[in-house]
Amino acid sequence: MERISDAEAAVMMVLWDHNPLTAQDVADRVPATRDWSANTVRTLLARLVAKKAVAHEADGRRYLYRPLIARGDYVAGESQRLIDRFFGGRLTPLVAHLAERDSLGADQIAEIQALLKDLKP
Amino acid sequence: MERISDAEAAVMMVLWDHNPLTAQDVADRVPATRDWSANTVRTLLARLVAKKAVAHEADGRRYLYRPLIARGDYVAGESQRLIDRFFGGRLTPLVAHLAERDSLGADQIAEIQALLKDLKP
DNA sequence: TTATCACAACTACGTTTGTGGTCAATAGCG
DNA sequence: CGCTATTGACCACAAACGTAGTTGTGATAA
Repeated sequence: MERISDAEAAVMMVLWDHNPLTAQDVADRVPATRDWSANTVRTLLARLVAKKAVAHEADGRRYLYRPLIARGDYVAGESQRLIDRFFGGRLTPLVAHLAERDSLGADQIAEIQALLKDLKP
Repeated sequence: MERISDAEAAVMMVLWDHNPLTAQDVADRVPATRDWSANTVRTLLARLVAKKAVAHEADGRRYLYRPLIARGDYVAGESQRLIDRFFGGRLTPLVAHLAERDSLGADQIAEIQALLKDLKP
C-alpha cells in the first residue's frame, strides 16, 4: 500500500462519503476550496487506482469509482503515524499536549471523560 | 512558514533534542534508520534555513544550527491538522476512534482519565 | 448525419522531496 | 610551508506531486 498524498486524500474523502461515484461526481463533490479542474480530479483518481486505493468498474461509457481501503483503516494509520512520531506512540501525551496549549476546552474535556467512562467494562 | 517535509522533520527532531549543533553533529544524531550521508543532512539543513525553520550562525569555519520554530508549535500544528482533517477539529472523536480500534489499552485509558481529572479547576 | 459533448487515456510540466556528488576555501597538522 | 581533512556552496537527478491540457472515441442532439 503506497502512501496517499494530500490531494489524493481529498479525493478519498469524497469517495468515503459517497460511493460509487463517477469521476464527474467526485469532481463536483470535492471541497470548493480546492478549486480543481475535472481533469485534475481524473488524474488523481487514476493515480489512486494505480495505487490500488480505489477500484473502478466500467459502467457503460464511464467508470464508477469506489474506495478499496476503508476510511477507518486510513485514519487509524495516519493517527498512529502522528502519535508515533511525536508522542512516543502513546495517546496520553497528545492529550496532555493539547490541553497544555489550550486547544482543549472544558467541554471537550468533559466529553472525553464521559467517553472513557463508558468504555470501562 | 512553509511546510516541513518528512525528512526535514527528522532533522528538526534532532535540533529540538539538542541545540545548537554543527551539521556534522546533526548527521551523527539522526536516527540510524535513516542512514543518510552527511551531505544529505547538510542539504536538509540548508533547506530548513531557506524555509526559516532553523537559524545558522557562523562559528569560525562552520555553522551552528538551532531551531527557529518551537517543537511545541510544530507538533501542535501537525496534531491540529490531523484532527481537523479527520475528526472535525475535535479531539473526542480521535479518542473514540482509537478506542474503537483497540489502539487504546486500559492503562492508557486510566492515564488519560487521571490527566483530565488533574486538569479540572 | 454531422456537429457537439462527455469521458477515459495519454501527455505535460513546473515544484518539492529524497538522496547525494563535486568543488573550492580553509584550517590545522606535520 | 605544503598537504590533507573538514565544511559550506552549488549542482544533479530521479521520483512523487499538484495541476491541467490534448486526443481519441463513442453518445447524443439537432
